[in-house]
Amino acid sequence: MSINVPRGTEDLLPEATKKWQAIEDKLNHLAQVYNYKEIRTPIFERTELFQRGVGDTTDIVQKEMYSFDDRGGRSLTLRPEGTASVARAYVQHKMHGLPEQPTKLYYIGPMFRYERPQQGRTRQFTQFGIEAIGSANPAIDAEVMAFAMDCYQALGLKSLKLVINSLGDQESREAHRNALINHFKPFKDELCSDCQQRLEKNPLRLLDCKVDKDHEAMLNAPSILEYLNEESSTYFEEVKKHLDTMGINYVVDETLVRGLDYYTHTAFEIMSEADGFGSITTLSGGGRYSGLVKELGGPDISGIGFALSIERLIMALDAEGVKLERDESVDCYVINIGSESKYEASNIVNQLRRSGIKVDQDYLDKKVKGQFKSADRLEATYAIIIGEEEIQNGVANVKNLKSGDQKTIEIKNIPSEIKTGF
RNA sequence: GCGGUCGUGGCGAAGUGGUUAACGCACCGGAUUGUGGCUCCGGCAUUCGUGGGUUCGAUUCCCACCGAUCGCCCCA
Repeated sequence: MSINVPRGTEDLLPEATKKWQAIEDKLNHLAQVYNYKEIRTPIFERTELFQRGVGDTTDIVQKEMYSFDDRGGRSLTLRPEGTASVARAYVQHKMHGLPEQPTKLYYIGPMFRYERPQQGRTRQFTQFGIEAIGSANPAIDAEVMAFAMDCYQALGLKSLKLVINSLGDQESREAHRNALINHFKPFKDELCSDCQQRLEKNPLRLLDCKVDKDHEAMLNAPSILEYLNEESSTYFEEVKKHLDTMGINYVVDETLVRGLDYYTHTAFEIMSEADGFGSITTLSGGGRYSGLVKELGGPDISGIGFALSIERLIMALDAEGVKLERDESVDCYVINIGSESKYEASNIVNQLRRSGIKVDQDYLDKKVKGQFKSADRLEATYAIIIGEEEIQNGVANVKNLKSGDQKTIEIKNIPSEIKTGF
């Protein structure tokens, strides 16, 4: 019996990694354009970090954490998302003391959630995310959303929808929370079991429910937007004004609440509207968080960020038929004829590589025909053919496989001739 | 955690209660001793996810398990 990958994980073979590398190049480039610096945190953390940072009432903490005890008896958890870790690092290294604020960071790497795998959802997946910590200015909320949209648009995606909402500040949230409880209490027995629990623990998430979404109580539930105090309302208006001025299209959806406990004010999601997307349409999500940094022992400072799934980004690219090609072809293929020529062939290969030319040769003792087939398969521009006779004269035959032209060239001149081209 | 579908060579994909498991692609060899992409010829699964059961006999029927996949919940 051979061993396969664990459930919910996958190998990315070269055919896939060339696509990933192209995406990562683009995202890294965008981060530079937006002036965000990379941060790398461990892929596992103390379990407590996520319990406190993500929130005890969330599905992530309640049923999706990949936790284990190490040999010292400490409970550790493979990170289910990036924000808590970044906030932890921000506090640990006192980054609020750095001269340039806000602190603008980005990360890319694997995340883990113990779930039943399906289309667009695996137990190990990859997020690219950013966090701007240390400023509560509507302009940076807009920047983060612009960045998020750019990640897709820069790769050529078009069928996108930016959905935004405001969850308000602490005071607004509290007022809304009470309104929700009063509104739903009379219908408690008619709601699904999850919702009955949400009513007790986190009534905001009732609005997220898909089971009861058509229930009359759900349809006329109090909107958070009606409970925003003046400051929260103004903030939201400012954010929208920035987006409008920047020409970024969005729709306001007052039922958008997001799954994590730490969000305040701005919340947003980007969805794909492309066909062929199964039940998953959310490409990325983010929002502002105010209590998180303080909760983790830092100053009372707020931040905003978002995270996107590379896997879902690729689904969107496939759904829209966007092709990302990386040139994986080779410039030259060295063909040796006769047993003595293989030494000189290795030498030529090495010389070419040291001058930066992409080159390969045969390692299976193939005959000439087979070596030419390899050269074709690798899309080599030139075949360099070397046999006993050529070695005697210190030359090789260099053939342009596209045109069929062939020249005899002194071995030491091959790199420069190839670079010049013919 | 719950429900549906599925599991045959490297890949795609037929097929049947009985002894040679189609075909296509890819790959390898030859026609063509040192020059490719075309063509032709030939080769390529003691085996049909794993284990058990029914049977004279199972890849085919039954059960369990494992795995994949899609959906629900929720999310990235």
